[in-house]
Amino acid sequence: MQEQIAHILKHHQLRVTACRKQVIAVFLDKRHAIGHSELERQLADFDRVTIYRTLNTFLEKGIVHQVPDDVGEAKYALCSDDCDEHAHQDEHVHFKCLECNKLTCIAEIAIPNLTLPKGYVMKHATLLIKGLCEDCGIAN
Amino acid sequence: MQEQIAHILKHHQLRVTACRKQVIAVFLDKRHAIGHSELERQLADFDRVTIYRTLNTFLEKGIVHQVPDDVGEAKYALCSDDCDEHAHQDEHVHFKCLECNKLTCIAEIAIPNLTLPKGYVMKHATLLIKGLCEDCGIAN
DNA sequence: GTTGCATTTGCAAGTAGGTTGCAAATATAA
DNA sequence: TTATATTTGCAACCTACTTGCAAATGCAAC
Repeated sequence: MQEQIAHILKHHQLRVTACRKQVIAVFLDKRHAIGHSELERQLADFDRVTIYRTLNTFLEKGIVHQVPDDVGEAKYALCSDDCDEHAHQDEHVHFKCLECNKLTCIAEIAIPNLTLPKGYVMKHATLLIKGLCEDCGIAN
Repeated sequence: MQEQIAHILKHHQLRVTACRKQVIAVFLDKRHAIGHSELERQLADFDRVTIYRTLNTFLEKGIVHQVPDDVGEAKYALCSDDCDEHAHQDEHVHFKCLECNKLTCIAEIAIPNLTLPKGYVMKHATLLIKGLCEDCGIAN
């Protein structure tokens, strides 16, 4: 586990520090998208600013990608192995559960092709679906 | 024009006030989605807080709907006539131009049907496309 | 038109998310 | 082990947004 984490950091030309290791550990542990506030709760020993900078660094280097959400806070999820600072593979669907509020990536579903009105050029698309997740849907 | 604006307000059981009239006028004038900062610039006579409250009231009453954006600020656009506080008709595609940064609703395109993994229930979906708009696409 | 009352507004203050500058601490390469 | 470039913590700041309260205003009933 610690080996895996150190490898991720080195692979992206980053120094292996305590804060970075613990942030990655949280991402590996939880499987949903995570925002700054959740990290701050888990990682009480580190300064707010350090966590913000860690997230920005990871975003730049392609360790995490940003997940669209409609609350104020930015959310992030681990990228797949083949992402780096040059190319992201995050054109998949994101799902937010209205019951437990967890945001997850659904890698299985690609964003469908769309024909835009004349004159429009599409570069990128994000699709956020809201509803009930696996766990909460069964209960209802 | 002033008649039309007063009608919109009365139709939603709202008092006709100077601030509300001017906010609606801005929405009718610009055709893209608008955030608080743009309104504050146009409507220098009103307090920031009043503009925030006006936007929230309009959202509740179904005069505007929220448009997904990835910057910090919330953006809003006028609803179609048949929206009210009970039912919104905003399941259309939203487009953000990477050149001029304008956010617009593309009513012509509906969000395509998607099959979610087993156990997931879809209630609502928002699709944000980024690229070049009509005006900026031609130039490039 | 005047009055009465509920609604709306402006102001002051507060909260949350996020950034910047700088000096001290630390990871890594030599 | 040392030199240095990177990272961290702290203080301070910024923007987006909210809340409480008293003063102002819209509107309906007279």
